[in-house]
Amino acid sequence: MNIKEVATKARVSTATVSRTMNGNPLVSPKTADKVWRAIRELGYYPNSHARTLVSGRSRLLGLIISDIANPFFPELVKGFEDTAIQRDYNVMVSNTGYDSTRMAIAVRRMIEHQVDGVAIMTSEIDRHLVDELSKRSVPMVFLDVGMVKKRVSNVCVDYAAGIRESIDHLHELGHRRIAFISGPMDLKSARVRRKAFQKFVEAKQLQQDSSLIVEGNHKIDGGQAAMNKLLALRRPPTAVLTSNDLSAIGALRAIHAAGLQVPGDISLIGFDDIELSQYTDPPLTTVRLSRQELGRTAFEALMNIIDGVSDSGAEFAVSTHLIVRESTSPGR
Amino acid sequence: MNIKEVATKARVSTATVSRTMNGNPLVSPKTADKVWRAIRELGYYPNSHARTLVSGRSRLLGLIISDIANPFFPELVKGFEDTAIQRDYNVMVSNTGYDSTRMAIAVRRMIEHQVDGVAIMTSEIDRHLVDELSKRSVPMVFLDVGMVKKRVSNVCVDYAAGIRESIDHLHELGHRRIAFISGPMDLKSARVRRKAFQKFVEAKQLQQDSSLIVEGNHKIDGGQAAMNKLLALRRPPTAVLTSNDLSAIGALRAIHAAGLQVPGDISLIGFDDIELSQYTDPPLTTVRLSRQELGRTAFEALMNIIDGVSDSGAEFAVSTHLIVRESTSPGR
DNA sequence: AGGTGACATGTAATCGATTACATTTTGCGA
DNA sequence: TCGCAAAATGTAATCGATTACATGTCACCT
Repeated sequence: MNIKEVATKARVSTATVSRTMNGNPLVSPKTADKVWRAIRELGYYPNSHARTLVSGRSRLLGLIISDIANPFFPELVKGFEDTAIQRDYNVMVSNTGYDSTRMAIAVRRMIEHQVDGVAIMTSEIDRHLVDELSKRSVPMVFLDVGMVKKRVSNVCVDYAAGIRESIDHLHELGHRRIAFISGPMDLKSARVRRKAFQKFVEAKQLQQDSSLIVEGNHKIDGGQAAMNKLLALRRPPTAVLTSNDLSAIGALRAIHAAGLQVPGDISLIGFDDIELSQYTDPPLTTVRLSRQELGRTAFEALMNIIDGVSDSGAEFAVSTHLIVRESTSPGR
Repeated sequence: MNIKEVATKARVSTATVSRTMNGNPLVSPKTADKVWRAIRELGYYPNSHARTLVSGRSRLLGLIISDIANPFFPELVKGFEDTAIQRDYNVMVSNTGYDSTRMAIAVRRMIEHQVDGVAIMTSEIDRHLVDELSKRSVPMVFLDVGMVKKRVSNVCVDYAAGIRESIDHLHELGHRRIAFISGPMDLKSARVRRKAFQKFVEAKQLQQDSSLIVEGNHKIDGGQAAMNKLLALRRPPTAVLTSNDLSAIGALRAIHAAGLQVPGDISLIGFDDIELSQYTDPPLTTVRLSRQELGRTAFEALMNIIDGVSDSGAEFAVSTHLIVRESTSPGR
């Protein structure tokens, strides 16, 4: 079943069939009708590989993420994919599993499939692999790596906005001794969040104390360990901000394990607003980062390069804001 | 950058390059060496579309799911994809968003991309679309739809195993009046679960009462509404089984809202073991259904057809078992 | 030395679309 | 009615690999 059969059945040439399918206005309505009828009657679907081969455009985008089972990503994928489908693009998703070998495989596959662009939404990025894509001038978009150049854009999350809101919120509630459980320091976005925390704590003239900033790992166990350190302090904080929700959930466990209450004894604010955070006990006050919007924005960023709107690459921002639930209350 | 350039650089023909890349043993080691060197030096990656076009095999599998943001799916996708990558296959994931138009689009894209097989893991399936795939003899695998025929396999979850365990568990704890919050009755898997519940309740000679079976919708609100109905009964149950975890979480809310305790007043068992269920308050006793295994099995099922191991299609089972956490305890 | 078979390599057709260019048809004005 | 531009359609080259078939090379045996 190929274009030739359709052409034969419609009594036209393959060129006309192709033109009809692609909405070329040169085809007369009468002919177009014949062609569509033939297509329908034969149940013909064009072969995308043949199409790509000759046209050089695959209408396929790569989306590289760390781990689809990490609750951060599914929504991002959804935002990206939904938008892509609407614009008649396909998406090839690849998990790296935080493993650079898999990352290399993913990039190789993207190139082999002639993707029209790649969104690399992992935190770790491999300079070498990026070069491989650059060499072929594949449009790219990154998440939070401040590298904008020819055909490379960047979506960056305005972490600071949400963190400022959080601190304002806690400040209003009367908290003055606020701790921060950070993410792993080799992660740029984690560094940005910590820096924002420091900046606003300073701005509000709250108590600054280096022991109030503890490093976690953006996972539950790390949050738990970090919180235990904070609880062991001579003067523990009355409120804790965390670098992501998973850390906050770990902290929550540590607090409960210590026989204390949230928010009664300690107020707690997460970051990301993963689905889970509305079901914790108590429901977590957290900073929402719309992953769907992130996905959508990444897609648009790619499209801007692909459609030649801006060949130079640009910076896109996605904002964050505080969602107040029940893990915060006035301090004692 | 194509095979011809490599051939020129290595001073061999394109056929030899192709043979080398595909590990054809006819190529002498010396020549192979030259070719690999040229490939490396040029940074050559083969064009998968050209490859697919001539060979007819795309090494691409379709995976159609309802909604990647539904916590049931990410792990399934992961299991499927990880296995696929290992076997050098690519995966094209499509969300239908429970919408038949999107489902049609997904199928169309799969066909246009000449996928070597499709795993359709949605609950709703469209007879017509399946025919479209059948017509092209694309291998398929479904989830829980008992349809096995030529080139169509089926992965089915042994829901009954976990439900039997649940009822045994509750029975041992002394519960005799056990309710069931079902899923929507137009969903086959939901019907299967309910039927299993009825069967084992009967087997254990527990109290049977049609008002103890309430229909939910596999979402939180439905579970909540259903639980409220149960609480309004003259004699409410002492334990409740639910058709999925989301329903259980809804039920949990309803119980708390009524000022009752879990498991003190009512024991509760979920189904699926989504990540969330270990973080509820109390952590949910639930039936684990390994989504990763489901994904892996779906992949293997497809491979069996593709590799011609069994052209006729087969039935694959994935089992379930009870995970006891803290939402169950002896009845009063 | 010549013949034979095994091994190695090359030539060119092929997959199914798109599209530049060529050709035919149509409509309209003179 | 004829001429000519515009519109419609057709012909064939092309994309980049695979692979059937053709050809070439070499070692070894008689």
